Amino acid sequence: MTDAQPCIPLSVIRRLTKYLTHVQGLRSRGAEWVSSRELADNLGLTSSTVRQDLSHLDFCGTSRRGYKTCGLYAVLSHVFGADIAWNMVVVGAGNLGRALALHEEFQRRGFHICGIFDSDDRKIGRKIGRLTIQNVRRIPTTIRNNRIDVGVIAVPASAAQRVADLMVASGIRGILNMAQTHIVTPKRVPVVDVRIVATLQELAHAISRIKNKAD
Amino acid sequence: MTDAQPCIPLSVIRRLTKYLTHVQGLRSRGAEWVSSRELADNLGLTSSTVRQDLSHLDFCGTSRRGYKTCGLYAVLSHVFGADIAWNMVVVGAGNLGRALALHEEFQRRGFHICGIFDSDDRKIGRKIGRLTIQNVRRIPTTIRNNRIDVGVIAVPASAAQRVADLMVASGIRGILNMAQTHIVTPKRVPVVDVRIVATLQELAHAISRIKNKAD
DNA sequence: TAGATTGTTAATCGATTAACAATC
DNA sequence: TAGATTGTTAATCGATTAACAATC
Repeated sequence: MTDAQPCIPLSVIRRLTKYLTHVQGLRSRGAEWVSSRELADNLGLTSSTVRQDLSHLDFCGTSRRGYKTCGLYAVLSHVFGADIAWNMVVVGAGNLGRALALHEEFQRRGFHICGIFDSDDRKIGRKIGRLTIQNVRRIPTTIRNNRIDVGVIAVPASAAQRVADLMVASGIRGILNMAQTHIVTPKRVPVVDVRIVATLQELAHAISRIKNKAD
Repeated sequence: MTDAQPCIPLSVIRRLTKYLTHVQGLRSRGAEWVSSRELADNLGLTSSTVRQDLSHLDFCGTSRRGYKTCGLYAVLSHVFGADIAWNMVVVGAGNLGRALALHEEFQRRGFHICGIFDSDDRKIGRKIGRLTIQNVRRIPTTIRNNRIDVGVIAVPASAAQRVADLMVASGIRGILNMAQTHIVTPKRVPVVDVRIVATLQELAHAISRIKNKAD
């Protein structure tokens, strides 16, 4: 089986995740059809953008009706591997690492956390939900033996690159970086960043601009 | 005092947060100067982009030397209100809400969490760090009396819009949305999203594409 | 001085929007 | 049928990159 769409632009991919979430909700509420206009209105986009985006998929809408929610859901799920089980490890058992390990949303979406690690001896051995915090030295064997796909970096910025290097050397396939720093990997290992503080700063900037207008 | 730069594009703003973090690190390591090339190499950009971005700031570099780290840090801090204290409340005392309330990085960057709320009676009254979980009914008075700037939404998607409406009605200035859904607000109240699951899905897609190449 | 790096202009590239024929 | 909505093309818009004169 080959994918009909060899390369979907990243800007489109990011919106496709929104469609996936929204269509999942529509389906659970029993909606059979959805139009590009409805999707656009609910997600703050234009209907033109939605149609343009969906045209990248191996899936067609119907004139005068829109898109079948079940078909759209299926094809979007496939694009994002939501029909696959992904194995993850979390490195860093601080507040963020703990929250991720306990967050049920991940399990529900097919992302399974198989291990959590820390370098602090006082934390090693403690339990977080059903998981036991392990020594970071055990990362390589865990990644290799359990066919781990994704490594989550939830350590301070100063340790992030070292952890990434270790993950890469151990055969990780992709990295989710929650540390406030840029990480370098070989091209074969994609990295995505979740930058919470940066997002807050972006918000602070936006708020300041509003204020300035009012002055 | 007026800002010389009336409007910096969002794409630039997002990179400016990266420069801010990196320059902060450089300064703490005692570096006095940084060039556009050095910034670019460390953050995965081109030097052209860096110079273009920094030209939006009320700050000039020096030929043959680059940019003074202390000046660059000062002007970037100002753009993102890092020199201001921001007051926040967190709504939702689940794993994510707890993690945010305990995360020290926020305090350090000037984002102070002044309250945490939940609608679950069993959680109300419990402590998270120095904060006590309060009933969501107390959100409006808290926002008003404590001059809260930012509301963090850490509730399930189904409750997110309702919480946002309440925050807006109570005079919040901006919203950080951690829920997996699109939120609508009046234009005067900016919203930024932290979409962790969507980011993971983006990563899953990227990994799948690599795999396909190898096949 | 010679040479490295900025700031800026112009060129390229990509993303979004508008428009409309095709269609059910 | 009439009319709503898709899929797609072309136009617009914005972002990135290349190039280079100015400069210290």
